[in-house]
Amino acid sequence: MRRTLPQSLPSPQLLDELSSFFRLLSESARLQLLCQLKHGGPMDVASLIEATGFSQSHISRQLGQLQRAGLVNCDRDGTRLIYAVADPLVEDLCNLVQRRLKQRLEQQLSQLQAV
Amino acid sequence: MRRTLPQSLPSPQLLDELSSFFRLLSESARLQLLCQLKHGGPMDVASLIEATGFSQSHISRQLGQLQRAGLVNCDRDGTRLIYAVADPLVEDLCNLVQRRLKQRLEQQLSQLQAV
DNA sequence: CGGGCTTATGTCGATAAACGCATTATGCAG
DNA sequence: CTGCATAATGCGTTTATCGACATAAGCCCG
Repeated sequence: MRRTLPQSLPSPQLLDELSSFFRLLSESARLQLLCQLKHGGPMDVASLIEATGFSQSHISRQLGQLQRAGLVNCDRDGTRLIYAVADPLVEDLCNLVQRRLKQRLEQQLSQLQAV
Repeated sequence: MRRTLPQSLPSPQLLDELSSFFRLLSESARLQLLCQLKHGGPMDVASLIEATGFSQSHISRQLGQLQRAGLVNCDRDGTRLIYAVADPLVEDLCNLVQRRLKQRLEQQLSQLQAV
C-alpha cells in the first residue's frame, strides 16, 4: 500500500533544468571543488589549485559554473577571491547518494555470502 | 552556530562514484524515462518509445545504464520486457532539487520587485 | 527447425565538454 | 601611470556521449 500518488509528468523545461543541475555534479572536478570548500571552509583559488592540482583556468571556469548556479559565492580580499559553499543542498544530495551506494554494496555482499 | 561538523574529504573513488551517479541523471532523456516509468507505472519498451519519441536502440541503451545502476529493473512477459522504477531515491533527489530551483527563482523575483 | 517479434549491440557522425596554454582583464601598491 | 599579482577568457586538442541506422541475438509459435 506504499504507493506514491501518481504525480504528473514534469515539463520538458523542468527536465532540462533538473538534468542541467545534476550535470553540474556529474564531473568529479566540480564535486571535488565543492567538497574541498566544504571541508576547508572558504578558501582562495590558489589554495584550490594547491589542493586539487588543476590548472588555474580550469578551476576558474568550474567555479564560474558553480557560482552561476548559486552553489558557491565569493568575496574579494584585495585581488584574491575567496570562494565558499553557498548552499547545503549538494552535501545533502551526496549524503543520500552515498548512503544508497553503501546499501547497494552491502546487499551485493550479503548475496555473495548467501551462496 | 549552525555549522556542520568538518567532514573528511571524500576519496577519489567516492568522488568518481558520486559523479558517475549524478551523470546518470544529467541527461534529460534518462530522467524522462525514469519519470515516465514513475508516472505510468511499469511499462514495456514499445510504450516508452511511444511516450518519448526516442529510437529503440537509444532507449535500450539508456535503460541498460539505469538498470546497471539499480535504478530500474525489468520482468519478462514473453518477448517483451516490462521496466519499472526500482529505487525511490531519484524521485527524492529531483524533489529536493526542484524545490531549490523554485526557492531560487522566488528569491530572484523578490529582488527584482525590491527595485 | 524456420519465420516473426522484441531487445541488445556494432558503428558512425555530430556535438558538447574537459583541460591546458597563452592572453587579456581587473584590482592594488608605489 | 606603471608594474605586479590574481582571476577570467580565447583558443585548440582530446575525449566522451548522444542519438540514429543497420545488424545481430534471444524468445515464442507454426
